[in-house]
Amino acid sequence: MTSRTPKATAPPRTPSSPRDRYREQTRAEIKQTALAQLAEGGVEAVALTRIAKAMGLSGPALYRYFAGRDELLSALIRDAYDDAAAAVETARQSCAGRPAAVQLTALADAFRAWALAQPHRYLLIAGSPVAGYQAPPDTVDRARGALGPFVGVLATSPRPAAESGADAPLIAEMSAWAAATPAVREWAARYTGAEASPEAVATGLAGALLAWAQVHGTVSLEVTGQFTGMGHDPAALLHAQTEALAERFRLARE
Amino acid sequence: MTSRTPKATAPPRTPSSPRDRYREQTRAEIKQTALAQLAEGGVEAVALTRIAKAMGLSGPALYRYFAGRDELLSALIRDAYDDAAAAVETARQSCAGRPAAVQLTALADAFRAWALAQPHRYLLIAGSPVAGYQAPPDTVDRARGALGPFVGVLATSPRPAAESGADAPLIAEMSAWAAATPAVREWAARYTGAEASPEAVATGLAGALLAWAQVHGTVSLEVTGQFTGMGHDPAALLHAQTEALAERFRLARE
DNA sequence: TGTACATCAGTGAACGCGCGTTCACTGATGTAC
DNA sequence: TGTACATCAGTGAACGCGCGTTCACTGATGTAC
Repeated sequence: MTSRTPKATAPPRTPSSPRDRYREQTRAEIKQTALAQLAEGGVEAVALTRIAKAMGLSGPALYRYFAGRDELLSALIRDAYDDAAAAVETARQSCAGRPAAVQLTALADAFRAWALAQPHRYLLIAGSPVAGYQAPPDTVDRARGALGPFVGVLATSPRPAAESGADAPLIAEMSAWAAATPAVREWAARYTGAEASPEAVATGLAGALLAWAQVHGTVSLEVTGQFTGMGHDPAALLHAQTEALAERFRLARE
Repeated sequence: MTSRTPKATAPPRTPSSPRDRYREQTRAEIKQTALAQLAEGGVEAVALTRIAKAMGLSGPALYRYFAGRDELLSALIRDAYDDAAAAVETARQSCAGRPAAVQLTALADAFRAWALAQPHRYLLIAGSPVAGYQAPPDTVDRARGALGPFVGVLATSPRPAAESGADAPLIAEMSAWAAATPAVREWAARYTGAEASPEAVATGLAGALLAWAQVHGTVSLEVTGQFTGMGHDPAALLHAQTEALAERFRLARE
């Protein structure tokens, strides 16, 4: 590493300096152009050379802003995770105080709406892993971003849902996981409230996992077009899932 | 199109002729080599030039067997759909006569096992659509292949599950779809039996759709590694889904 | 059984393409004294 | 306020690479009479 190496990875020291502001602006424009290519032709269509051309720059100029193609993809993936999580979080705040069953449907609908509005970004984080791309460690945590609000909603179950039997093993696993991992307890507490009992938290985690799998499954089939030729409204399918889950976890309806 | 054009798309007229048998064998070897590359580096790693090299052939030789890269991909996708459907169908036959709830879990487990055994093939049909690739019309029907056995199992619900309310809209949609589309009725009848009532068929279709979304969601999250760092057994999550669905559709347990 | 012909598998050279990335550089912008 | 220097954005040429696909061809295998 000589001193000529561009400091693509180094964070700006003074974020408000005019040069750094310009820098951030260009970075954003690069990502935006990349997203346009992603929308058109998928991940493989995201090419530094073409991004540069679209922006009226020469190819090597982009190396001032990203160390390479992988770092650009990492940024896009990070953004997508955060954006999806923000969409769900916004929905949670808009329906705070309403019955839990209503909140569950609202969260699921918010996630679906986000995915349908930008299928390419959804597929970037939920579809096939990008070939030859190694996810940085911090994206592992980020992937759980959209899950938090679901934990909060499903932890409100008045009685432990475990008594039905089917969910007991899963709840037990979540209970052990939360007990063993302080970071998970903290994270869950942000959504359940600090006063929630360990049982409620474990129930919330298990329910969120079930909800996540159901919502992701439904939305993913819809986004990838696998419902083509089938006579149903995808929204009705999603609602059947959330309704049943609400019933199963005895979420408040009124 | 001159007469020199290779008849890559034309089916062999006499499948038992020695030349045609050799031809089929080479076609199979090409696909097998392509699958190895798919497993290593994803769809983008499937390249005619490299397949040829791996087989000890020159690149253009492959054009005797496939009209181009897209046709090869189509063949791989078709095979994957058929193979997945066969895995589920085999499971159905092995557990015929057992309680419906048991069958549902067996089908789900079979699908999961198939996907885990060959994640790349699963992602080929269930992950992000291949960029720039246009699916031939016949794959749309093939995509429903693994769904049939689920229809059969879930149509055995003794009472219409619609009474719970949550599933009523979906069942109504399936009912209308089956009523309007003879091909769907025929297809469903292969699994429900011809004597099944329209209500049972509609219930089976709705249940199968729910099961499909749940299984796909769970398996897809597992295959793409999104459960990394979470303290649960993916199989337990899948079983919680099928158990609850069996309860909801009142499937026989004994 | 032999001969003439048609079919087919496979080759090697060549096409144009776009890609990620490195390198040495120019000129503009900011900073320290 | 002016001057000397450091930092940074961006350029143009070049690298090697692998890709899909076309083309005119050679030689082996099958087929009709």
